[in-house]
This record gives sequence, C-alpha cells and structure tokens, in this order.
Amino acid sequence: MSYTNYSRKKNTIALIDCNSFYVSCERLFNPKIINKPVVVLSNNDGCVISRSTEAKQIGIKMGEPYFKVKNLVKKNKVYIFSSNYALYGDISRRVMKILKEFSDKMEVYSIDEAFLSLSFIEDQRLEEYGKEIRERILKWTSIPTSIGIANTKTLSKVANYIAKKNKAGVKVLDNDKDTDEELKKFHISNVWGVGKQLSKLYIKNNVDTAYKLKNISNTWVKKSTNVLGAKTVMELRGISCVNLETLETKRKSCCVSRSFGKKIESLDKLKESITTHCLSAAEKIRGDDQVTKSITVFIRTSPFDRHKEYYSNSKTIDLPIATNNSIELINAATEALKTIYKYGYFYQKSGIILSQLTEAKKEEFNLLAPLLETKSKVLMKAIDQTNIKYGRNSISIAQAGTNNSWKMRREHFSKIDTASFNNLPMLKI
DNA sequence: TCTGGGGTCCTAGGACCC
DNA sequence: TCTGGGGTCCTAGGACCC
Repeated sequence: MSYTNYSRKKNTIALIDCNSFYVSCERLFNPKIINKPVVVLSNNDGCVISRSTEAKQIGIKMGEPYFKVKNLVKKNKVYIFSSNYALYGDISRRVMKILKEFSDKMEVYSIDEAFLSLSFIEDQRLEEYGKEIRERILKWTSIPTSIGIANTKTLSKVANYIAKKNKAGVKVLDNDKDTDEELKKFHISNVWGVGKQLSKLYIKNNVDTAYKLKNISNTWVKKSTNVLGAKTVMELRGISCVNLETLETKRKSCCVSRSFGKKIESLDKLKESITTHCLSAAEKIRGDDQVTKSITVFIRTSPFDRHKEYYSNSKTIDLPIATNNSIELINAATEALKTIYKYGYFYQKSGIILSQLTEAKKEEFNLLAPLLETKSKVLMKAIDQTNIKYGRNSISIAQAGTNNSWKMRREHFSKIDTASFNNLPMLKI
C-alpha cells in the first residue's frame, strides 16, 4: 500500500538551521578563526557542544568531554571557546528578526532554528525563495544557514539534514519519488523524534532507514511505541501531525542548575549555590510575569566517579501561595536542601526547578498581608532594574556568598561584551 | 584532575474514591 | 486458603529535543 497519494491541503514548511551556530557566532568577532578548526565548550568547559566543519573532520565528536579530546585539540591547533550565551542570544534574535520578514507564520524552535510556513509560495519557486532567505541571513549577519523545505516538520528536518551536506545549502523535498529515494538513504537514528531507545527498538525489528519506518504498519507502531512514534510515521508519509506553533508561549517550568568548578562537601557551600540559582530563576520568571507554586531542589555527586558511592536526591516543596519572590523561594529551597543533604559526600552539581508556573495576577489582593506583599514586590522590581542597569548580580543577597570557590570554569571565554554589541564590526557594508 | 543546561511530553503506577 | 473492580488524579521518571 502506498501512503503518498492522499490528496491534501498544501502545507509547506521550511526549517532554517544555523550552521555550527556557536562557532559561527565566535567567528563574527574573530576573523582569524575562519576556515580553522574551532569548538565551543559547554558550561564549566565540560563538553564539546559546537564544532566547525574542520573540527568535525578531525574527528571531534558532539558532546564529547573536553579532556578526552585535549590531545586531538593540541595536535591540530584547534581553537577553543567557553560558551558565551549572552552573545549567542543576541545574534539569534537578529537572525530571527530577519527570518520573520519572509513569512508571517514562524516558530522559533531553538536558539539556532526556526520553522517558517511557506505555503503561500508556488512549488517551483521554493528553492529560489530558500536561497534568498539564506543569502539575506548571510549578508546581514554573516551567519551561514541550511534550509530544508517539505510538507511536514519531520520531512523538513530530513531535507535540512541533506541541505547541510550540499553546497547550495537548500534542499526541497516536494515530490514523492525523490523523497522516497532520500528516505531510503536516511538512517533511522537521524529521524527527528527517534532517539537512542527507539533506534534500538526499530533496528531490532529490521527498520533501519526512514523509508522502512514510513512504510511500517500502523498497528505495529502504536503497539510498540507511543503516540509520538505514530506521529513521526505519519509525518514521514507527508501527513502533517505536528503543528507550527506560531504563538510565543510562556514556559511551564524553569530550571537553573550548575556543575561546580570544584566539588564541594559542606552544606553552607551548597546553600550558597542553591541561593544563587533561586535568585536567577526568580528573576527569570518575574521577567515573564509568572509565579510558581512549587520548587524542587536537587543535589548529586558525580555519576562518573566509579571509586565513590553515588548519591543523588531531590525534594519538592509546594508553596502555600504562588510566588516569584526571591526571598520566599530561597527560604523554601533552603528548607528542602536540609532534608536531602548528607554529610560525607563530594557534590558535583546542584539545581532548582520551579514548576506549575502561572501568570502573575497584577492586582491580586492578599487580605492577610497587603502591605508586606506590596513592599516585597517593590523590592524585587528594584533589584531587577538595578541588575539590568548595572549588570548581573549588582544586587544580590548575602547568602549567595561572594567568594564562590565552586563557580564554574570558563578558561577560554571570548569576553565579547554584548553591551557594546552595536559597536562591533558585524555588518559588512 | 577534567563528562552541560534547559526544556516538553508521555506513561506507568500509586493513591484514593465509590 | 486465596485478595473486587473500575474510575480519576497525580507524580516520578523516562525519552526526546536542541
């Protein structure tokens, strides 16, 4: 049975993906690393999270711990950068703003990816339109992109993957025969929505290409996986099941966590880190006018250390009244921390999660403590504004500590000041 | 010595109820 | 010898994404 002959409303989706995004951002301000192997490291200089083409060719893998590739780095004179998310965020906003000009239906999918609806473009113009998008992004921001265009999000992901390998940087999958040819060459593990576990299951059942997945029986997928698995199969058949989310939605939870630059043992130091996490999480949700109803604190030792016993625990506290007040969150988090802290372990990471986020009602009257409520709101606002004006952590609270020996490593930071971003020579005129 | 961080969605299973 | 059954709601943990 063929699944490709359904008559359906035309639905065209482009996926625009910035190539080696973090590396490309660093290159904007550092022309000497163009055409050189470059990698960007995760927080704490832990893992490789972005690689230039040259770095990929050397054999540096995505997600690999930095210490494991140090030799390769040295031998090949690879340029190393600690991540600079403020910078990447700024560049991302610029790219998205330009993309928006090409379609009024856009979904910003991640810091370096967006889906655009191109249903209003005739099929024969799609490739040309894709090239226009690509050229304008390149010209106005110097960021190279790859563009995949197809009838569903999953197929546009496939097209994008192919576009990355071809020189034009644009791939349109709009006819069934070509699409099938490409799907036959497409390994199952590269399909969007098929991770490690599903790959294993599919391969065990002799489904090792996207084409085989597309032609699998509906009953089998539903029985063996879940609704997401079934959706992926439909999408490969060109039947759209994953909608374009054009409305910006607010987050439903907010997590702040960090590994420590140096392992820590004491409750006091953990308290400092948790306090710092609460301050930034509270600031984030206040920025979105949200409040939280529950806070989770978690701590753990290193899962990689085979010589020491692993300890990991978390505690969730439900708050009596939804809040975004830093002090209240810190108090709750501190209580939670005390219940899970165990002496004698060397902790590697701590974090907090604010969940059940909802819209803060602007004029909510708390009859029990109206005055207190207002005062603390004013205080939080003052803190946020000062920190925006004078830089992060201009105002903090004492419990966050000032001499944080546990702070993360950032030995290869490019120190590009995004505050003076507009002065930097990024526009090529 | 050194292994990221921040999200979403789904499901199994427990708690609870009648 | 021998546990009711069926429904809802909630949560922890898993899988996936970038």
